[in-house]
Amino acid sequence: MANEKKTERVILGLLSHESMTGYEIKKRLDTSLSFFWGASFGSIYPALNGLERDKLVTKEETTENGRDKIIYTITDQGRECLAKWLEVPVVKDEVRYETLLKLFFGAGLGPGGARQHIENFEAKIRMGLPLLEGFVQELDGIRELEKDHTYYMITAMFGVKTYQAYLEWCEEAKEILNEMEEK
Amino acid sequence: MANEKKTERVILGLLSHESMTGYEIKKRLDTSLSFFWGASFGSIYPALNGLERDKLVTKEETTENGRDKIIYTITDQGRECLAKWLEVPVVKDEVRYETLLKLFFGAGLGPGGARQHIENFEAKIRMGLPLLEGFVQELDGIRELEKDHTYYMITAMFGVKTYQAYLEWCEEAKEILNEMEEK
DNA sequence: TGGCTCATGTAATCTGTTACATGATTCT
DNA sequence: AGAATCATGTAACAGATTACATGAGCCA
Repeated sequence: MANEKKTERVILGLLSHESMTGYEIKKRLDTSLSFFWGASFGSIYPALNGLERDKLVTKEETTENGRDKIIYTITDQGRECLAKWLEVPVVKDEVRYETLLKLFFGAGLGPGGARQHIENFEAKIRMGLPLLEGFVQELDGIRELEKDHTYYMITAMFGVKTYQAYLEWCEEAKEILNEMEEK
Repeated sequence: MANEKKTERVILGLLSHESMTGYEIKKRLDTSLSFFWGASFGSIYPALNGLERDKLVTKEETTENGRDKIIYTITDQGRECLAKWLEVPVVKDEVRYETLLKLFFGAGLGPGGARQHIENFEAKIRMGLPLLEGFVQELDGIRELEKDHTYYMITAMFGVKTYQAYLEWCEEAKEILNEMEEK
């Protein structure tokens, strides 16, 4: 039951789009997927070994521009395995907003401290939003070409929607804290 | 650096509001905090022991209605420790939306399968939203009485905002999938 | 009587991060 | 020359879940 191996699934999913090295997988996770998933090198490389052991991917060692690379490619068995997993209904999406936690206990901080956490959060979201908006625009333009793009776009849209909601909440929350201080 | 012990912090925070048993802490996490944090019994009870060992909480064994309970109370040292942690800026909020993951690889599912994941997600959100709206209303009514309530309300507002955004996204996403199928 | 909720806890296991180690290439 | 990036990997450790174990009271 505890045999989900989600990192392996994500990697398998990414490799179903195109063959990649572990390093490239990490980059992908840190950019396109960063707003809803993440993984460290310390989990990616062992996961790739596990996938190869189970014959879900194959590895090919090459050298490009004098750099050693290991390019992983999904196998038919890997595609089957991925397809099966994709069909399994999601049990739960996990979120852990430390910011909300600190705000929930905000009485221990006072309005000033609480506002700092909100502004800190807001700054990160403001940074990420243009990127997500860029993805959506870009993908919307090319989605006639490949159906994959439509699915990427839908997820990016999720990011935009939620980030916008976050920002609206930041304004409202700060407003409430201001009113609180004035009294 | 890896010494964050977040579960202990959450518990400490909850106990800063009022003394509780481990079981009650779990219930609190499963209701008021469930949309941004979670923890299992298997992490709560050991965390309580750790907090007691470090003298951040005290335990009191009692019997209520013939039921044995262990009520935990935060100490002054515990409050100090919590206050220090509250001031530390949040590094990152973590999210792991398995739903988005499966949608991202949605080409392997087709529009029908993708729609199922969205509807599954939507159903959960629709269930949770009225609860959150209830919290906000309730807290808004009593927030003059205790300043704590304002902070709870702000977090509940976050839940409402994001859940509403989720639902809007669900509609848009389904619309796009419909268009895709018609072609 | 049987099933649910209350109540606490442990052990096995899994999964992941952090920090370290190594070394080449590319940019400034 | 030095810093940053490309590229792969491991070991120690942290943190958490799941499943199990136990037992009492409450409700139908």
